[in-house]
Amino acid sequence: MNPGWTEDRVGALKKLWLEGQSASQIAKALGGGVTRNAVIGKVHRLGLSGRAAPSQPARTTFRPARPRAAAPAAPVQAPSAPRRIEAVAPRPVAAASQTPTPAAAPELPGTATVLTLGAHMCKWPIGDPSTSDFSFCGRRASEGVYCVEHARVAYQPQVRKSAGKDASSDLARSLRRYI
DNA sequence: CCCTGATTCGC
DNA sequence: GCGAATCAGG
Repeated sequence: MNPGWTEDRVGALKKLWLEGQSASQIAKALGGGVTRNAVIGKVHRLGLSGRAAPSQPARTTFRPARPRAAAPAAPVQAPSAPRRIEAVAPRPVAAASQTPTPAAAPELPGTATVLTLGAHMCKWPIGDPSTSDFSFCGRRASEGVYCVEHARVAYQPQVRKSAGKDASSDLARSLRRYI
């Protein structure tokens, strides 16, 4: 069947993992002889657990331990103490009063979230939409849904086609500024 | 319910 | 060392 973790397979595992493939995808790629759990287990044993952009930021809550199924012989006694360890969440105390008004449009870019983004606030995206720190510019929208600054970027009339030169560099550079 | 990675622990 | 079971979360 599967020859265990040969150097070949480990190499493929490393490569695919570092490429950003998910554990299940890697498991398939290795020929189905392994499960995604096996892949993950191996990944951890190899010491490469953290990747550039895991789909999930990983577990934040502390989990005590897992009793794992089936105590083979559980006699009648042992009432089992009601122990339950739990990390106490500090409870950040959300806002003294209710959320003020979204109308108070911040002038600092990137402070508006999807929840606080008002009708006339700049909807220029800040950051990676797949992460939790994603936000919007939020400044006063003047040109369409964007503020003046971002409107310039969003509504770039046309990239002048220059012969032979890299026409995208201008756009790329200007975009880079705002990402 | 699908998926993701993380962790524990019997083997 | 291995990986199933289980977990927490998107």
